[in-house]
Amino acid sequence: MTSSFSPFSIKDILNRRYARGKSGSTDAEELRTGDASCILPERLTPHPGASPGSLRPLTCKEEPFETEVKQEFSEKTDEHFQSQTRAEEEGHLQREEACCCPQENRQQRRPGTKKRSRAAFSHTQVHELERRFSAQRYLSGPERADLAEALKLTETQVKIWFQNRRYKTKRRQVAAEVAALNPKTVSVKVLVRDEEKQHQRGAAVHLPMNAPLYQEYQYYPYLHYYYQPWSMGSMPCGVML
DNA sequence: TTGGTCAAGCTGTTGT
DNA sequence: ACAACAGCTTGACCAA
Repeated sequence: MTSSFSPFSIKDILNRRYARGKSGSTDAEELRTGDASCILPERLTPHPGASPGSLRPLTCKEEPFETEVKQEFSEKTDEHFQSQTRAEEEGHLQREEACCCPQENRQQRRPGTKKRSRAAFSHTQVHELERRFSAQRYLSGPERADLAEALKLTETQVKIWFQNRRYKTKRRQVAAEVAALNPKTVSVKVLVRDEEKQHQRGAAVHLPMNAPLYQEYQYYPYLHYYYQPWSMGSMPCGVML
């Protein structure tokens, strides 16, 4: 059967993934076996000298999707890495508890206010998550379990990370498109002044928000359905008037 | 102090 | 009923 793989279909993405997983090893397996040279295997080894000070990983630079991982990790130094890998050394276990307890020692919490935990994933964990995300934006259950085990995270953490990552990608893409579409000046005067002609020359009517933002947003194929009445023919804004 | 980032929480929707 | 999702918010943390 000829494969009609579509990046728009979650099912296709997962099927494609599984097809590969059956014939070869999964990323998680590669991680465990150390067979994945492409994922910086040297960094999978816990660093004995890692400082227990900071749990927070390096901030991910929010680059366009295709390049961000490469750029981020090619620019990081071993020095950075050493200070960021404590979680690996400690197996990144009990994240929920561990991530907040050290802070409790530094900061007194108001009685009655429950401190919310916020795990900070290690450099390697984020790297592998990003790498996996670049390959596939949705994980199946087994894939998620595999990845979680390999990264010493919970499945929930992996699931939430992918959710947040998809949403972050979407936000940035939408923002970028809005920025590209949004004119510097917005003319609305002609819409409210009856005594003037509605279509004066030079009185441009901009409707930036009904622009087909979904167009290049490959993760939400159903947006086409929702936006259909306004998006026929991928019209630029204003054309519908 | 403030604003950005991010993991996690919350709510509603969808599919099985 | 349950799980996974999107969308959005919250709270912790950090840097400027």
